[in-house]
Parts: sequence; structure tokens; C-alpha cells
Amino acid sequence: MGGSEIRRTMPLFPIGIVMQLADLTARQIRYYEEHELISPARTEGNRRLFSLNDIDRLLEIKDLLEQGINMAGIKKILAVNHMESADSDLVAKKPELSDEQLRTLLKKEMLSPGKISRSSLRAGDLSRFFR
Amino acid sequence: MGGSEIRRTMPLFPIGIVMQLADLTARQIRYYEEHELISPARTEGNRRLFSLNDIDRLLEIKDLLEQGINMAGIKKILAVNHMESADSDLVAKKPELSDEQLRTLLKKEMLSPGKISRSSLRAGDLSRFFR
DNA sequence: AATATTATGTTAGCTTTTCTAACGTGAAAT
DNA sequence: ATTTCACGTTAGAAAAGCTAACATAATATT
Repeated sequence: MGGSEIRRTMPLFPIGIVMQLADLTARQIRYYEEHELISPARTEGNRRLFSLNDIDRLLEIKDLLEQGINMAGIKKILAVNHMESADSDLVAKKPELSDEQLRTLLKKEMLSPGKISRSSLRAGDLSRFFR
Repeated sequence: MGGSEIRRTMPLFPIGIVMQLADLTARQIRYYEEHELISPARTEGNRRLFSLNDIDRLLEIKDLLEQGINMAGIKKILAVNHMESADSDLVAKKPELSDEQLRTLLKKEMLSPGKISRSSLRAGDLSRFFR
């Protein structure tokens, strides 16, 4: 739970979509969870909900597997990756915004439809899937 | 369908998530679809799948409704909005990437986990929900 | 070589989520 | 006084996801 890494952790995607985005079977995804390589959120009804971070991890896992590394190895590697990106905060720690605040912000910017302010946005790996 | 407006049109979100993101009931969302204010994609099994653009539109609809405008009015307004952002392409028309190409690209960048290249990314309204 | 482990596939039975269709409703317009 | 509008609510069906269990081809171990 560091810095501005907030929104990429928002649980949004059901497993069906994740299967497509990561090109993995449901079985594989659940297996990686069994081995604690990912920990997707759950709905009230116990359905998995994945965040962008989760999907990133799945892509990493997939890649590492293709390189012949096994669960144990991948777990170590991903742990290290986590370390690295954790407290190396040179980044300003922005205050966390509530959903409501976000929505009101959105509404304001939305009424001028065409010019979209490039404000305080940083983009990462998977965001590439959007836009 | 112009320019680089490609990925924002990717059908990703089930209605349950959209309800949360846009703070709307399922009934409302379906009602707006009945009135052709949105046209979300469908899965093989006929479940709605919303894109980021769809969610943007829903937020616009919500806002316009709160301003006392009715379906007919909103339809007109959204039509205009579409016009504006349509062929005013000063933006370079990048070649469309396939999912496979995207994934391979991702994999390559992913192996250096820390430095994320800020390459050719532009961000819009709802992307704010992520990151 | 025989056996065990890994990373999946497959199937079954069950629960959650979403779907359409229909009827109900308060506020506003006519 | 009635319609119309923008929803709420409910019912019944179907899709999508869940866990648990057994099956299996490769690979590793003994």
C-alpha cells in the first residue's frame, strides 16, 4: 500500500475478461492464486474481481512460466519485484481520492467534451490496453 | 470510428462494475440503452460488456439528467459531442494493434519491472479511475 | 525404470450475476 | 384528469463463476 499506486489496485475485471486480456485459462488463473502468486478481490458473492495490477502480475507469471521457471521461483521473483517498487518513493504521495470525489471531478471535466485535460496522469503497462 | 480511439472502445466491464463506477442502477443503465444513448457490446451469452467510452457516456448522461434534460435532449447532445470528436483528427492515425501484438509488446516491457516506459500514452477522463 | 511432482484439462453440482419482460409509481407535463 | 417519463421491483430463465475432485502429459526424483 504505497504512494499513488491506488487506482491500479481497484478490483474491476471478472475472470472471463482477464482470461482474454492475459490469454490464460480460468484453471491457470485459479491455480496461480492457489499458489499465492495473485490475490484477486472477491465480490460479496465470492466471484473473483481482478485489478490492473493483478493482470500485470498474471502477464509476468505467464512470461516467467514460458521461461521455464516454476511456481516457487516465480513467487520469489515476484516478491522481489514488489520490494523494488515498494518504498522507492521519490514520487509525491498524493492524497487518496474517494469514489465520490473522483466522480464529481469527472463530471466537471466532462462537460467540455473534446478537450480532455492531461492533468496529473501517469500511465503504466496495462493501461496500454485502453485508450 | 476514427483515429486512435481504439482501446477505449474495448468491451471489458460487466454491468455490476459499471453500476459502481458510474453510480447508477442496472435499471437506469438498461433504460438508457433502450433509448439508444449507449450500445454496449454483448458476450456470446448476451451479457452486456461496457467499454471505457460507454462509461464516459453514462457519466455524461447522468450529469445531463441531473441538469433536467430528458432522453430526447440528451440524445441530441451526445450526438453533437460525437460529431465534434469525430473527424477533427489532427492526431496521427496510428496503425491498429492486435491483441497478440499488444501482449508480446507488454511481455517485453514487463521484464524490466520498475522502469515503466512512458512511451506513446495519452490519458483521458475515465483512465483517472486507474493507476 | 518406477514413482512422484507439476501445471494444467475436464467434469459435476451449486451459487451468483445478469437477462428479458412485465407491472407498479411518483413527479411532471399536457 | 390523464399521460408520459424515468425509473423501482419482481419473476423466471440462462450465463458465468465457484469449489472440489479426478485425469494426464511432462518433467523430476529415487
